[in-house]
Amino acid sequence: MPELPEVETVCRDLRQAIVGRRIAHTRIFRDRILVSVSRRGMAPALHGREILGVTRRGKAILIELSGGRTLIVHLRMTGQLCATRERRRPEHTRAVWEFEDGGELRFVDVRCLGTLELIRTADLAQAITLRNIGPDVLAFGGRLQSALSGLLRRRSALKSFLLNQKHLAGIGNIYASEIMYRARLHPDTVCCELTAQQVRRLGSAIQRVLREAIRYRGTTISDYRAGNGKPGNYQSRLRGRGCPGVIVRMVHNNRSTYVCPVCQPERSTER
DNA sequence: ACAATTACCTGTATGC
DNA sequence: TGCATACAGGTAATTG
Repeated sequence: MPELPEVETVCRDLRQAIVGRRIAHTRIFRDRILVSVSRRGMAPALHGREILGVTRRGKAILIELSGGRTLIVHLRMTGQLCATRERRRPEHTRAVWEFEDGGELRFVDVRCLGTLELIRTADLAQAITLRNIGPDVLAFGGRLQSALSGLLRRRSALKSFLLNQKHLAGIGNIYASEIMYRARLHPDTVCCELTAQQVRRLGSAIQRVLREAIRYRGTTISDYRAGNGKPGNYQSRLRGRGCPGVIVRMVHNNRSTYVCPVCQPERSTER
């Protein structure tokens, strides 16, 4: 569920809520969510540590701790990370970090596909969660257009390109659909056949959609909750889904894309 | 270098 | 009501 705008919203909420606080206890309820750290290794490494910062790369959340460690959280499909003082833990709580001053950070994940990785901050680049992902989409800033024209010199389908985190990290299935709808591009378009104008449209759709979605605190279709536990507000502003034409479902690599064949013609006649 | 498939999990919606 | 099936926002490993 969570793509760049959702993960960014979680990070911003957590930055407010947990930076400067100290961990008293770590509790892991499911071992299989752990990456390169054991349940027994996690708790002592975090005990008494202060949260120094919360940042994001692509869809990964980086929680920097005192003592030179960083906790990397990936929410995958249904993971949620929220800071709360509520006592009752919801069903599917997989891990919690209790703070010295009361309250806790919770990782809740119905499907248990999300992951927690603990790594020395100095070795961050080698983290399993990060080693296969490219630069964050928003890190390109104003250079996104020129970066795109280089990256799009491949023969793959546009949809596959947008979902591939090696090139641009952060776009997932929902925003890929929305971005292609707004750029009026068909998901099967071969990247290297895009015209210069289409590349410009793509670049601006990427920036516009992601920034807008962050402003609205992300999209909640079912599971997503921000770092304060509340749903996002962008779902009603997704235009592709509300297109009055007939929306067609297509499948690539087992993932659905919703396309409006009128707005996103496969063979575009304009340049 | 790329695409397609499968696996990892569980909940929900749908059809019979 | 029960049961089977398909599907869901992600990623990695495997195979072609």
